[in-house]
Amino acid sequence: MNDRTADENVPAGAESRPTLKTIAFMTGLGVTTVSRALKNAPDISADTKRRVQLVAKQVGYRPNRAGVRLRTGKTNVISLLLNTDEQLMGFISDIIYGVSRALRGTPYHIILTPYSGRDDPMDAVRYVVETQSADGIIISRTEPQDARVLYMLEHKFPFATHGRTDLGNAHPWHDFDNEVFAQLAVRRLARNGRKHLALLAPEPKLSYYRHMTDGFADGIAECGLTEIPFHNCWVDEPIDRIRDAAIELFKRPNRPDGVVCGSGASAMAVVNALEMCGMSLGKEIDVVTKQSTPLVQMFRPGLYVVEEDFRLAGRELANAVLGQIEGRPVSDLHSLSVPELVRDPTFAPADPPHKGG
Amino acid sequence: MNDRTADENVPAGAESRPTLKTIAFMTGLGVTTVSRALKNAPDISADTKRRVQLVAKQVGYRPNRAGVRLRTGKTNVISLLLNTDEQLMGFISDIIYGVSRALRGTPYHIILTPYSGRDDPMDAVRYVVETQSADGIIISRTEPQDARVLYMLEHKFPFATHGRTDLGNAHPWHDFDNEVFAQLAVRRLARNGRKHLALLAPEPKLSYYRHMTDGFADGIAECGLTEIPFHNCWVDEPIDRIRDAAIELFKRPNRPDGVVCGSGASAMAVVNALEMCGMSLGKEIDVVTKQSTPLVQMFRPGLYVVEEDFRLAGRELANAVLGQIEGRPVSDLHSLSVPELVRDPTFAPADPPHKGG
DNA sequence: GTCTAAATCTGTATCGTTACAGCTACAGTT
DNA sequence: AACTGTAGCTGTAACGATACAGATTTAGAC
Repeated sequence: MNDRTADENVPAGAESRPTLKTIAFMTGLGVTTVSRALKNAPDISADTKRRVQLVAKQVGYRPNRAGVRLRTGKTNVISLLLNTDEQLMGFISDIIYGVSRALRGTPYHIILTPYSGRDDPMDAVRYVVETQSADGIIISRTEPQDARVLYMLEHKFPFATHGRTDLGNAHPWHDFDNEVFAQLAVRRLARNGRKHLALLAPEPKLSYYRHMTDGFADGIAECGLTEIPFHNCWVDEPIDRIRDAAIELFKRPNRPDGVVCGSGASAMAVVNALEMCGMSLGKEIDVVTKQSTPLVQMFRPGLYVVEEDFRLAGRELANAVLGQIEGRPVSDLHSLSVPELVRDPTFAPADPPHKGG
Repeated sequence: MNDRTADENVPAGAESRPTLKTIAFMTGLGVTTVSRALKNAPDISADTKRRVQLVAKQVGYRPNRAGVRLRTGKTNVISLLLNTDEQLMGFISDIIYGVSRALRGTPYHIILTPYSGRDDPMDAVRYVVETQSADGIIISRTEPQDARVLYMLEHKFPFATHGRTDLGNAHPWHDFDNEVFAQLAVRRLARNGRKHLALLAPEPKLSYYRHMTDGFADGIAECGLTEIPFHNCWVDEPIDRIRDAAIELFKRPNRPDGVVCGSGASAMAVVNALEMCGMSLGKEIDVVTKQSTPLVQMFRPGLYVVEEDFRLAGRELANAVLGQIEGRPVSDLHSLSVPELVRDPTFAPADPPHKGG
């Protein structure tokens, strides 16, 4: 299938994809010169560069990725590590789009490296690092002492995390400020006169569990409220599981009159549950949640929502890894999204601006 | 960063990744022999093969993808073409998971090739085909006379489509039977005594527009109902746009008493709209929709839903491309998902089994 | 006129793999 | 003894790109 007939080093007909050799032949220059001219090397005359670049453009030259990769080790690939077990993965597509948006116009491709929760998540990272199948990695579901992060730091492999770690700014990251989110949420409920609040938090091993519970606790203390524990259930669990757990919660004698939900989908399950228990939103209870699509707000007019923009997260993460690959200082490669409470467009009365607590 | 110090051809310390050369050195064989032994070539003795394979396993040998790709042209990559403009892309992540599931255990990687609706979708296909950046392509949003399909057929490039084309079985595809879906939906509404039905269909240029409208029309005729036109709006549009269009619809004097929605998210918008118009689900009107997560059913207990499994679609699509790459006959590479009406778990009375019309 | 330096260009080796065309050794045939 | 066949192994040359160490030309210095 390979190995042509008898062309020695003279590209004959307009056959397959042009290579450096093609351009070298057309311009009468050496392959090396062409290579260097195309990357604007200083030891090539401006004239030659123009000529080579013109011809390259004309014939539609594109460097062969395998060739570059073999010779230089540069893959021009960013790997997105995905846990394929998560139930409510809608937002992953938004991250993907954000990443691809940031990578548009660069030579980078996005490759997906999925892992199942049954596997060790480390395997996926190790695979990419060991086989050098990418120049950088983006991970999510970050943990405070994330083994993947330690591994990549140790191997000096470029990466960015969605969510922070206990290592602070030692590596690039993007995060949504879940502490502020939870605090805003509690304040909103307090303003509605709610006293007994429950929090549907993420899985405790994840970094943002701490952020969210801290913000929640602060809000509770600040407003003089009490917390109703809701600790047998997390936002990433299957939707029916959450609903069932919420039904349990609402059947307890000390049921909450306000709930803060860490994700849009889980909020839907919670609302579903409370209605099945004969309560109704805005009456016996209020719910505040995050949303990443307007769907959540449409679910029930009485829901209070805070927008979390995952496309933005994707863009930030991509730029962060690229930044590290390019060797920019790590201190430039962090970003934190600050949440804002969105007024319910159809139901809730407008809040007076800038009045907290 | 490359070009080691002075090892000639003797791999010295336990440095970087083992290559064929490493194994050749360790076994005392030639590089060619090692290569052939690892792929079970017939001209290598069984003894040698065992020995080589053992050593390869011991040192954790993995072929260098760039080397293979450069020499053979085989990329071991499947490219997933994505339109990044779509609004409700939740299901894309399910397709991705399905694909990655099917590719687990194979040497294939998934690479994403996004395109914006503003670009020509052909550009993305052409890019992959011309630069040979993948061994196969999966596309969605298939059209009856899809230019991408014609192009890939012409270039004999392996691919599979999510949705069918007018070319019938000339290429691998997977599809959900939207005709049956619409027909089931209409029958369900007819059984509830609904007479005036509207259909929220996909964008007319897409293949499944025809399927869905045909099924709908058949159902209407079969049950002796009338169609209320709802043609200024499609399922892929922004969620608020759909809601506004639905509000228009419900304000018309001849408003429908039943709606069939081509997607879960659009159904939420429609229900939102009808409630804003003072109607209520199950009373003045019934709605049937597809759902790909249990969320939709949770949205309103009165909704009738049909499950569409996008993970399955992903698996089928991946297997279809792989099949074509392996040269299996195209006739084996088609699959159609048959929809089933799911009874509402909480609200709707159980239907007597096997009673259509 | 010789020498040096700078500016420009080029050949060779190499990354890891595989296709191809041998090569070697030994057994069997005549 | 000479020949053929075959099983089993191997060297060489690519694939396309780039690092590196020259090569060539020209201008300028003395």
